[in-house]
Amino acid sequence: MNKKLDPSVTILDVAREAGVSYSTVSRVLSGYEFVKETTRQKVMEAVERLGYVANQQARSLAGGKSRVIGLLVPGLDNGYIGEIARGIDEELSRFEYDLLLYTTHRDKGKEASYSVRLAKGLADGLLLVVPFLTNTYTETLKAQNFPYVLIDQIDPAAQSSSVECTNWQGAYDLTRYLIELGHTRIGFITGLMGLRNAVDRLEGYRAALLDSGIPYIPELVQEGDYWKDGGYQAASKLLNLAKRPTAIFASNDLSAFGAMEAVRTHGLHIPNDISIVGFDDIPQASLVYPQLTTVRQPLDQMGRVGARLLIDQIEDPERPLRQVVLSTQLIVRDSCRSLK
Amino acid sequence: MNKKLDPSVTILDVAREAGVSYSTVSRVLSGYEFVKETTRQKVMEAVERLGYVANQQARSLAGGKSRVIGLLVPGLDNGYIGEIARGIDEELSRFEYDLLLYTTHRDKGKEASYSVRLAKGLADGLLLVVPFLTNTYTETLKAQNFPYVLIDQIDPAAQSSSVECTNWQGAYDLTRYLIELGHTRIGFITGLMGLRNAVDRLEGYRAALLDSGIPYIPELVQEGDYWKDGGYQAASKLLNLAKRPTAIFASNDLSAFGAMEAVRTHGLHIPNDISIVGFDDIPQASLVYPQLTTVRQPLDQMGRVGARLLIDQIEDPERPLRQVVLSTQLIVRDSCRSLK
DNA sequence: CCTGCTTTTGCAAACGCTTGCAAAATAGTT
DNA sequence: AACTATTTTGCAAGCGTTTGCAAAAGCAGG
Repeated sequence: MNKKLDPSVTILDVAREAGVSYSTVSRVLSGYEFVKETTRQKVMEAVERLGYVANQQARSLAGGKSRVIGLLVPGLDNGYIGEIARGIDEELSRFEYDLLLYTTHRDKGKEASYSVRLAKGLADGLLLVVPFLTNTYTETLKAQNFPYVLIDQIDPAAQSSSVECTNWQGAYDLTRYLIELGHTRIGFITGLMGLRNAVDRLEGYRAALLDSGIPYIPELVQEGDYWKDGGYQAASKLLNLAKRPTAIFASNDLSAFGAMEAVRTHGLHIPNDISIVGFDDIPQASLVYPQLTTVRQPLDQMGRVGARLLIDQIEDPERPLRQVVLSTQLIVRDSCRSLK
Repeated sequence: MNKKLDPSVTILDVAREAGVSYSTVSRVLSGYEFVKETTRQKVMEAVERLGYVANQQARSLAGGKSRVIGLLVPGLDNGYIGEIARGIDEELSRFEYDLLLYTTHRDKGKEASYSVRLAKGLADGLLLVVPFLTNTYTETLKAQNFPYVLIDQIDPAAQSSSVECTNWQGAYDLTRYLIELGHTRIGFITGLMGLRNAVDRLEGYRAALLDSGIPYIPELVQEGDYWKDGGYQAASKLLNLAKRPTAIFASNDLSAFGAMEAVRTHGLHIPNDISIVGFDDIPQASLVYPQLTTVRQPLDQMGRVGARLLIDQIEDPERPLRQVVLSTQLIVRDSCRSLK
C-alpha cells in the first residue's frame, strides 16, 4: 500500500485528472461498452493514481442498485445459522455483494419493518432464514416485487423462491439405519411441530417404521422444541417409560445433545445402553462424545444456493421463482450400537 | 399490518400530506429540536398514514451518516466469533445501527480494500475482530480518522480503541486451579504464538507454576494453533512423553476438544486418567462430554463493549481512545480430577 | 472535401434527503 | 399597538453517482 486512499476523492477529481468528463469516468467504472480504449486507459490510470473508490451510497441513490443483500436470521446463537451464513457469505463475495445482517431474536415484531427498510434501497434483495415466517412478511415483499429467497423454509403457496432439503427422506433413512441395526423400539423427539420440517421429519420416521412393519407407538414420540433443554426433557420421559426405547431419534442435533445428557443423568451409557441420533450435522456433532450419528443437512450449500438464487433474481427480475430441494446424507459416527 | 408500506413514498409526499414543507418533515424525522409540537404531530400522522420509510441511502449521502457499522471477521466458522458477533449485534440494535458483515477468510489481502470501501460512506465505523492485524490496515483507518475499535486484539502502540480480556490472569487462575487439585505435571498447548493473547496465556501459565514453586518443563509445552487438529497433535505429543502430564491446559476450547480426542485415542479416560482444561468458554464447552472446565472470556460482552465504544466514538469524534480490559472467570465443570 | 453514419463524449437532470440561511410567525415588552 | 427577540418554517443548494439525450468526433464512401 503506497498510495493513500483518500475517501474524499470523487469522480470529478478523477475526471479532471484524466482530462475527460465525469460521465465518461462513470461509464468506464460501470463497464459501459462504448468507451474508446485509450480513454478507458487514461481513466483507469487516474483512478489508480488518485486511489479513487466509489461512494456506494451515491451509486445506489442514483443507480437504484446497492450491491448489498440483507440476511434476516433469528439469531447467531446456534451452529445451524452460522453454517448457512457461511455459505451465503461465500457465494455473495464471489459476486461482490455485501451482506447486511439482521437478527430478529429480540423484537419479534420487527421483521416487517426490517423488510421495508431494506427494500427502501438499503438492499437489493433479502435472504430469509426465519423459522416462523409470518405471511404479512412475505406479502409485503411480494407486493413490492422485491427479490427474496426463503432458506430452510417454504412458502406453502409456492409463491416464493426457496431452498430446503429432504427432511422426510433424511428422517426415513436415519430410521431405517436404526432398524437395520436391530432397533425396533425407537424413541422420537420432535422438533417444533409448528414448523414444516419438524412435521416432515416425524413423517419420515413413521414411514420408515411402517415400511419395516414396526408398529408406531405414540408414547415413544415426545415433543421437543429443537433446543437442548427440550431434548433433555423429552428424553427423560422416554427413559422413564416402563419399557424404554433402545434408540432415540432426536429431531435435531441440539436436542440430541440434550438427550445425551439425559441418558447420562440416568446413569446409562451411549451407545451401549442406548443409541442416539440427531439431525442437521452442525459442527458440534463431531465434537461431542461419543460423536453423533446424524443426518447432514448441507447447510452451507443451502446458503450458497439461496444466495445464488437471489442474485439471479436480482440480476434478471423476469426469472421465474424456483424451489430447490437439496438432499440430505446419513452420517454414521459413534453414537449407535448394533443390536445384532 | 393494514397499510401497505409503499417504498416509493418520499419525504415530499409526506410533506404534501401534512401540509408542511419537506424540510420540516426532515427535521421532525431526524428529531430536530425546534419544531412546534402540533406540526410534529401532523407530520407523524402523515408518516403513519402513508407508511413512509426513509431511504437510508439518500439520508447518508446527504447527511454523511449511514447508521451502519461494519464488522470485519475472519470467518463465521467457530463459536468464538459467533458469540462476539452476538454481543455486537445486540448493542448495535439497541442504538439502531445496522450491521454490515465482512469476512476475510478467503482473501487475505482484501482487508485494506474493505476498509476503504467502508470508510467511503458505506459505514460510519468499523469493528475489527481480526486476529492478525496488519499495520497498513489500521494505518489507513487512522489516516482517514475513521472510527474503529479492535476486539480481542490490541494496537501495540495504543493508538486504537480496543477491547480484550485478561488472558494472562485467566491462564494464571486456571493453572493455579489445577495445581490446587494436586497437579504438578501440567502440559500446555499453546495458541498461535504470533498472537499476543496466546503469548499472554502461556505467560500466565508459567507465572502460576513459578509462584507455586513448580519447575517449568519445556517439553510439557507443545505448540498448537487454536484449532482442533492442532490440539490433537500437540496433545498426542504430550501423551507420548515418557512421563506424561496428569493434566493438559489447552490454550482455547477448540484445541481442548482436539486434546480430548487424542486422549481417547490413547485409550485414556477424562478426567480419571488425565484432566483437560480449555480457554474461552465457547457454547460447545458445555456440550462436550465430559463438560469442559475452562476460563470464560466474556465474548458477547466484549462484542457489546466494543460496539459501544465505537458508537461513542462515532457520535463524539473528540472522545479519546480507550482500551478496555474485561476480566475472565474460571468455569469449573467436569473435565478435571483432584489428585488429593 | 463533403455527406451521412456510427462511435464517443459531455451536459444536465435526477436519485431522496440534510442543512445553512433567511423569511415568517409568534411571543414578550414597553 | 409597535417593536424586538425568539421560535418555526421554507427555499435552495448540495451530497456523488447514473443515464437519457444531444453534440462532437471519426470514419467510409462518393
